[in-house]
Amino acid sequence: MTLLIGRQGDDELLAQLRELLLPPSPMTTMTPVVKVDQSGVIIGPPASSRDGRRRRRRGSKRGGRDDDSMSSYNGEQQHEEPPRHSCKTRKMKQRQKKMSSTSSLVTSVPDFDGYQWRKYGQKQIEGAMYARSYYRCTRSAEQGCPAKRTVQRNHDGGDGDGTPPKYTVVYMGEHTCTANDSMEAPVILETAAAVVAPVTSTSIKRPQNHDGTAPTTSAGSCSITSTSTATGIESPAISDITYWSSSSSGDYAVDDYCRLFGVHDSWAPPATAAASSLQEMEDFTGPIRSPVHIATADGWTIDHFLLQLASNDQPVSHFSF
DNA sequence: ACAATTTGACCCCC
DNA sequence: GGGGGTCAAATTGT
Repeated sequence: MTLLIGRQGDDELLAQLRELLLPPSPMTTMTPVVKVDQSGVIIGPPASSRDGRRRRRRGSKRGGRDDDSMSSYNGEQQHEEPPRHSCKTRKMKQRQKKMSSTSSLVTSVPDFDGYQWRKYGQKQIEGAMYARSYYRCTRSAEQGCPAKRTVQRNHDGGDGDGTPPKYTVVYMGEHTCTANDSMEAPVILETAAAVVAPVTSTSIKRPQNHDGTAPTTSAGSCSITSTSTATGIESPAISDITYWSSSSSGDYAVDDYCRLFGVHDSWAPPATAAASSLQEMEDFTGPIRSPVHIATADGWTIDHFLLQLASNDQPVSHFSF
């Protein structure tokens, strides 16, 4: 597919770009993602699912904590704990159900999906080089949103070879949380936190490899900074753009976006929080705080960026997918 | 103090 | 029995 960017109307251009680059919503409004996951299983569009496992640890050294926020993540969980013997078959069905309602994508910036996630587990997967992280919607506790996702870094990329690391993100379940809580902002995440708080060099925590070599961070490599632009306006980093596969032909990753836009690894110094989280995202062994939509202070949006691309003599003139 | 993450144990399914 | 997913106390961060 090739999209030629001419000097058409901005609206039309933006519409095209949005359609190509900004899938509406990962879980609620996006078109179903059909993809083959790592195990070769065709993953269908997201459907309602619910992981209904509810049980008290048995023989754990830790005691139960019924008032814990996590314990009510499911909405149903506030109810009584069913006896183990009575819930077993139900759990089985629920697990099976869960597995049939997933969607996945490959991205370099797994954080960028427009939702807030809370990490509830991490596990080293057999045969996988990196641990898999488990997240659930932060609204799961308050609104019983069943949406979950797992993020796992792929083997290839990001190993110092200059390519950003890629992550396989698998979404399970649909978001039932209210839109204004999690999706009010556009899909584009403007980590441009940099804009929110101009960062001095002393506070920059640029993501870098543990060995201190050239950083190949997920977001850093895809930052769009003031590379630009004839206007002299410092555009914020659009560091988190997730491209959802919308066809069976393959996956579109963020670095594709960056490449297409002629974006280089010009890390825009983000605010410390964003930077640190991105850094920690590197290997998924540290805290991962989904940045979610951070509105830029100057109101910069992807629209502005795209408009600039269109209005200025940007090197990029077409997309090829 | 509160919230989020870490991490090892637990549970279920294959 | 082992792998994957989840729980929840402990830990860490704000």
